[in-house]
Amino acid sequence: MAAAKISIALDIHCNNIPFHPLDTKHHHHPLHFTSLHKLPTKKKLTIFCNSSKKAPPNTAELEFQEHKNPSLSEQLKPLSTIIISDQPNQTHQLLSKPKSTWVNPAKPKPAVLSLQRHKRSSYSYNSQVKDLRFFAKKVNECGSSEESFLAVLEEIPHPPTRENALLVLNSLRPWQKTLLFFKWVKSQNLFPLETIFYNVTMKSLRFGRQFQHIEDLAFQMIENGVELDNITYSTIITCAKRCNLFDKAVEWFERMYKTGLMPDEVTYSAILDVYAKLGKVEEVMSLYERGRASGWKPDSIAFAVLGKMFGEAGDYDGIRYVLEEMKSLGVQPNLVVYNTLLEAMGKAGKPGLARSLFEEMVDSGIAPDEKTLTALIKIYGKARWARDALELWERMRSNGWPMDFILYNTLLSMCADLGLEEEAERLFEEMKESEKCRPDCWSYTAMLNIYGSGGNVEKAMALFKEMSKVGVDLNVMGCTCLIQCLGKAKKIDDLVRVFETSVKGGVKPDDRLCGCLLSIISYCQGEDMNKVLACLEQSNPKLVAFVKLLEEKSTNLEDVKEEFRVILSNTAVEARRPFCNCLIDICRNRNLNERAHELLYVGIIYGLYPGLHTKTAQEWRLNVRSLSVGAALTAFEEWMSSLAKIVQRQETLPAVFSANTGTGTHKFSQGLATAFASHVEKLAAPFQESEEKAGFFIATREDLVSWVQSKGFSVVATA
DNA sequence: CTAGGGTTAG
Repeated sequence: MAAAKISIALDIHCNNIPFHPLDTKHHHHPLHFTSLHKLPTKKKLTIFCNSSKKAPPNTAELEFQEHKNPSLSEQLKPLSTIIISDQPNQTHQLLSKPKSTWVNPAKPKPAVLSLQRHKRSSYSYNSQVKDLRFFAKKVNECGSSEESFLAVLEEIPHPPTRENALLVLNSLRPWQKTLLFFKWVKSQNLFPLETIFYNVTMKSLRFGRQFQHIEDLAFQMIENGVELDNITYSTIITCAKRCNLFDKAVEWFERMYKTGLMPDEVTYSAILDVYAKLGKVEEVMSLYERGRASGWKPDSIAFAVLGKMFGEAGDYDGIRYVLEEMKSLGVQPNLVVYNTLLEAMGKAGKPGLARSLFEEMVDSGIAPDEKTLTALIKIYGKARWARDALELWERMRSNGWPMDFILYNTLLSMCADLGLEEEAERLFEEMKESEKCRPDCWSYTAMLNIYGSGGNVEKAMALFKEMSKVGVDLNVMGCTCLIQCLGKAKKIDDLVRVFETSVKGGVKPDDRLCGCLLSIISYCQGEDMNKVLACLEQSNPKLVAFVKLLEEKSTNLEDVKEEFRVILSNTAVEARRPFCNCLIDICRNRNLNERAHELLYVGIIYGLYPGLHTKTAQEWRLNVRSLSVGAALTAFEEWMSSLAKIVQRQETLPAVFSANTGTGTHKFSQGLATAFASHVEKLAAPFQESEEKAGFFIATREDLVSWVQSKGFSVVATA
């Protein structure tokens, strides 16, 4: 009963104050499940079931939690179970259950946004427009001091009436000038400054990313009783967003509801984007659903926001959801939506679907622009789809599709990914001869990447010299490519010189560069090694200290575990496994085999090698594709010695054992398969390179068991 | 940019 009373009280309350769509305490209806069943399937788990680690509250608990804002996921939990089990009658039962006082299907869904878009006032420009524009231009170009501004103001060709002042305000470009002019008009006291004057000024301030000034103006409006409308709020929100002040954006959105103003679709998608950029998928979907429940028909911009969000999350189900929603609402994707979804497909790792989406786009009569092609070329390069990349490139030329600087550089990077040296060289020359797309540090980096991974030291060094001649600075990635190349060629003195020059030129060594130096250390000896260690010492002294620790006899497993933990927690995620791989290589090349095994063990514990070993009843598989040669061999030895123990204990074994080294899809990738083959040959292990499955080494149970028994338990020791 | 919302590079 008490719950019912609260509910009525809230209902009355809600007649006067618009609903905040994320404020669940106003929501007694279980949202909107007609479209819920189409939500991305993965997100059924992630969006709706993971926000709290507690068990889902039952209905009675929900009633008590009413003022404590039960989260959306908690409200949806009982529903999603029913939808999954596909029992509509039960859904109905749940809704009409007398105990569920918080559910009231008869009540209309509260609107969370206004379906009427704010109307712009149109006013006619008079014949003085030309003069005033010319005047505005002079203001734009005059000095930025207040004196020179006031001096130019003397020359205003027509009296600053409301319309004239607005026109000038609208034509001012630097925010400083806009603000000065706004203040000047205000000080003249010729007419009251309406909302539009603030809005126009804010817009200019937004170009200058002057959030503080915008907020100050908003407070002035409140103080002076000037109405803040949807245009004001959306300008404030998007400015906060561009300044990365997301909390401010949300704060102003909430303030808008509190004053009783309902967002229209523009403000609504602006805030949708704020939550999306914060990665708050759950909140975005909640807003989206509640908007839909209010009768909102999302447009292309809202779908672009959703598409971008799912792309950032690499969530393919989410992307499909966006496409299906558009289809069911009859919204035809425009160029921006296609571009966003293509990029999202790439991030979700779906090159084939990106390709068919692109064809669908072209078939529907939308011509791709630079961004479309950049996204697609990047996807094909990363996927190592050489044929598709080259075909698309050819199509770009024959159709005369637009190219810009970023697309040129993306093509170069794609060539680096695919090892297309000659194509890259041709393109690079074309860029040098062009007017607008002269090679920059990105272009040089791509070329250095090509020469570096191809082992072409001469050409790489020639580029390095050319860069200093034309005044293009080496960036950290270019530096890494070049150093990798010089390391492979054992040109250590050149390497040190490149490193020193780069650091002096402002390159800040990152974890990838450190990983590169570490890998060179793994295959260098003597004086060379010390020189590279000195470079690494400058960029990451802790890593060098760890390498020395590994070489100490007195170091034990616990030391390795703890010190490596400290190293890893200070290392970028993408560089952690490479670090571990290199450190294992270093140990193996220094005859510290036991230490190599310790490192592998610790690396596995820290989750650096997920999926290293997979088991089915028929087959056990060692997956070493992402391991360095030394790490792969260490893992293989580890595998064999644990197998020896299993054989001794006479436990059940599968019929087949396989090791997957991969084939190295990259033209230049080092030969893990070759190294593995020679290692198993040396050990006389019964692994045969598979003929039908490239990159796989297979052994049968019988062969392997007899080999293990013949070897005893000394696989590690004899290796 | 003629008062407000969405998309390009290791």
